Amino acid sequence: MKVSREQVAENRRNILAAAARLFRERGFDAVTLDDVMNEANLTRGGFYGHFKSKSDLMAQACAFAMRPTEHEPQTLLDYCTAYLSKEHRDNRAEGCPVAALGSEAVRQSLETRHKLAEGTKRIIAHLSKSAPGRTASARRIAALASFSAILGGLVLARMVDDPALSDEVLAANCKALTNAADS
Amino acid sequence: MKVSREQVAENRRNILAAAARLFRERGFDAVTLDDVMNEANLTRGGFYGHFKSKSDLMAQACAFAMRPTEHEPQTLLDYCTAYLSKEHRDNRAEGCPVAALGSEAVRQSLETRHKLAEGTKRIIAHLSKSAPGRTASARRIAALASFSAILGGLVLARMVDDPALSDEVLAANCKALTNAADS
DNA sequence: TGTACATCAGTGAACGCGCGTTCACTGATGTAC
DNA sequence: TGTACATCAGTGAACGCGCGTTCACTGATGTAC
Repeated sequence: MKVSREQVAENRRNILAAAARLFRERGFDAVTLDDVMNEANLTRGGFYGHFKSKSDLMAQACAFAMRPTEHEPQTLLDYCTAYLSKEHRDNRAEGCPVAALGSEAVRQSLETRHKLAEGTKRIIAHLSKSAPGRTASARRIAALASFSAILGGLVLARMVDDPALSDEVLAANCKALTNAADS
Repeated sequence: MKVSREQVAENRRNILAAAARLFRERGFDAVTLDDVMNEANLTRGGFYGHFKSKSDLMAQACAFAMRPTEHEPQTLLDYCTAYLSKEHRDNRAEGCPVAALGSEAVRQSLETRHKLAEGTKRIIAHLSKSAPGRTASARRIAALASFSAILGGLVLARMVDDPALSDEVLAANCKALTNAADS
């Protein structure tokens, strides 16, 4: 049955939100369109009214997941501390898409990679403002290096099967950050 | 037809080597057993004589890919420089499995994660020897943080669709490393 | 050392399941008068 | 404002393909004598 224009827009948002959560939690390949549509309280057939293909959904969902949030930490140090928290490590579904999907995204469509890259550029530009350094160039380098460091730290902390090592990885990265800030 | 014991061992090694290459290049899900067996010059049916399942192969292939190589750089700085090179970025198939498969490995079997974690522990222990710091604990923290940093840098450099940004990410991480070494 | 035969690694066809995608149909929406 | 009807978002069954896994068979290996 036809639905109102508002309902159409809300359905589309629900599909995107469900896809953004599920992709981050289970990875692109392991999530089926059925999974996404069920989570959005719709049925399979309706999908193609909203998106061209699953690959199209991946790109759109990445853009959705990368959109700025209201409570985004303002300073580089706050951002890194929150990024390296156990809460973030244990909540892939709502965390950074680059950490959740980074090594898979490499093999996805250019659109998907582009959406993730755009979001990353925005974050880097934002973090550059509060990064240490006398010149803009030095601050940008610091922001790029810091983002790389916390990204790798989070990926590693999630990957290892040993909880003690996982905690140690987070702690070591936090320590290195504050050391760098002091010097 | 039956083959000699030596041939059996060589076939197994060939399957592992093919899988280790293909998984890193295309990801776990996108590689089929047909792909692997063809690359090893065997046919599909023979697979189950060597491995219990595809999931078993993933774990074994990760262990294979993580085994120490002959030309492994000795010092932390050499290791990081090689890790952040464009050659490494552009050669996923023979590069670090953690960078190639890190965010996917999170969702794979405990065996797979364990093999990757074991290899990572070995590398961390190795890098700790040449890491800066007066105490063993400080050196270990430095090694963990450095490995996280180059891992994240490589994942990011591979992910972004903009070649200039990709190069910039590698360069920024190299710069940050040498800065840290100087201080 | 030579021969007979049991073993078993590898073959390739077949199976069954799941997933992306398509499509005829339904019925509420929203427009034209 | 009220009514008739064309539109079209969503439904759910169906399709087809690909993949992991199984299995009866083959023929070279390697052991027993």
